[in-house]
Amino acid sequence: MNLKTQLKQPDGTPLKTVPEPTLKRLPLYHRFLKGWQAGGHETVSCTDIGRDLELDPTQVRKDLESIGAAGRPRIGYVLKNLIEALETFLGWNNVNEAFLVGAGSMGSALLGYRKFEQCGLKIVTAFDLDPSKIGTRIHGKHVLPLDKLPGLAQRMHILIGIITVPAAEAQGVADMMVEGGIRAIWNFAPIRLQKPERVIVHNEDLYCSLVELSQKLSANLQNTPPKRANLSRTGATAALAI
Amino acid sequence: MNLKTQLKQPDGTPLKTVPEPTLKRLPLYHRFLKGWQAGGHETVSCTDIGRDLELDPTQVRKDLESIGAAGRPRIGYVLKNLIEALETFLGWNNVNEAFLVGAGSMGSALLGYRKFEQCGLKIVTAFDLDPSKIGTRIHGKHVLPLDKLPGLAQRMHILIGIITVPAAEAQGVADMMVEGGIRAIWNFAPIRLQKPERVIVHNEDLYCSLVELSQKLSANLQNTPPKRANLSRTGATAALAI
DNA sequence: TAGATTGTTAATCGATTAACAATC
DNA sequence: TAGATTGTTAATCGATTAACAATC
Repeated sequence: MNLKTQLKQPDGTPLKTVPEPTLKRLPLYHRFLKGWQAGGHETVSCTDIGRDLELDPTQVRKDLESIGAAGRPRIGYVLKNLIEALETFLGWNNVNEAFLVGAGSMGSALLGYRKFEQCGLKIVTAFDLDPSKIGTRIHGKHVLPLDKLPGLAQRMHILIGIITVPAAEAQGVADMMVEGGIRAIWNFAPIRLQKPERVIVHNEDLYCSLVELSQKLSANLQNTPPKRANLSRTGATAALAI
Repeated sequence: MNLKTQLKQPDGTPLKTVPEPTLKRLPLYHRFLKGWQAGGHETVSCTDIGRDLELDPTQVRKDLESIGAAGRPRIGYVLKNLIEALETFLGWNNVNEAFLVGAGSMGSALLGYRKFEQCGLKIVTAFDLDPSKIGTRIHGKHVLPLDKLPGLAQRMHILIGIITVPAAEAQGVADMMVEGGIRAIWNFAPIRLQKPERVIVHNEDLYCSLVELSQKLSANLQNTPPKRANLSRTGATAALAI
């Protein structure tokens, strides 16, 4: 009933507190809805969403309710409004500027992700220690010497830092980010960073992710073993012959 | 009591079914333990682990119990054994070979992650469509034309495929992987892949991850606003002056 | 012995799922 | 009207946390 008002703080700012599992599903909803929209639809039901994403429709409904979206029985949700509600909730309307440190392959990859800007993240500059990289541009972004970071971050009020350096250097970089007033670190280095309480770290740990993959694979192989019979015998000696 | 036997299947194969949250913590334990070992310790307690990782010691104990590790009251766990138990459970002793498709920046980054091999993943070959890339080597790995993938995957019994191509091309690549008998796909493209049931997909979706980061940041900013007073005024005009 | 830590069971907490009335 | 879908409350499920005996 007065749920929508509960979602606002006294000053009208949306109070963004959804359960973490819900939060992780919201971008998936957004992506599906964009495709659904491209398909010419004007409304969408939780059943539609759940069918595609293999989720319980009730769960979808709860998630949508939690961001304050309202639908109509029998009809569903107005697609345009729902997409907008999602984008508003996710903060994709106002863009945060970010600094990236580590202009290697991973750094370059992230600098090239154009759609980050549609998701509220604009990487404005890269930093590195390697003199051969400093002064160049990657995907149009300048590569500056690392020691400029703290000063520039302060002056430009940068809140987000992205770390794509090797593990050994990550802590030093994090310290410089903290010094520059950065409040959130997206850490691609496989290491736990020390940091003051006011700074949050979001680890993108591919090694942990790999563990999940491997585990899913073994579980899957146990359930449905490979059609080995013919293959594993006839092809055995070819295994190393690239 | 007979917990350890419950962890085995009739044929002695370990039955790897731990809760997903537990699974995600295991690699963190491993990393901490390696550091703890480097510090000269020979045993470790759940208290030690929990202190460092900011986890409830009871939770750590349950997690370790779930992989069949046993400790001794007052002493803790023998570090060497515990690390080995983790590595065994995570399957890091036997390596899976993988094919990677998409020799761009992200692909190059992954090809350069040497430690994957210590985590049971060996990327043996890369594939691409770009003639200028085909025939080259990246981090020592050959880049082959994409159309060779299905045949080679079959002959080499490759089970894991990694997709680092743009979203538009990802489905086509996935289809070729499936054709080659690949059973697990690590998908870095921001798109949901269609696939037969016997194949598992593990999505590495940086856009979803970015949402988590942004949300943590806003929550954090609401709790502890920036020390703006002096900075945001004196430095305001410098914001765009790189 | 005293105290820290394991092993294990019970209580709590939170998310998912089920149920069902309201409504278009 | 009938039937699909929303909105909402209750039941279930599973993970985390608390409690405590066993033990070194």
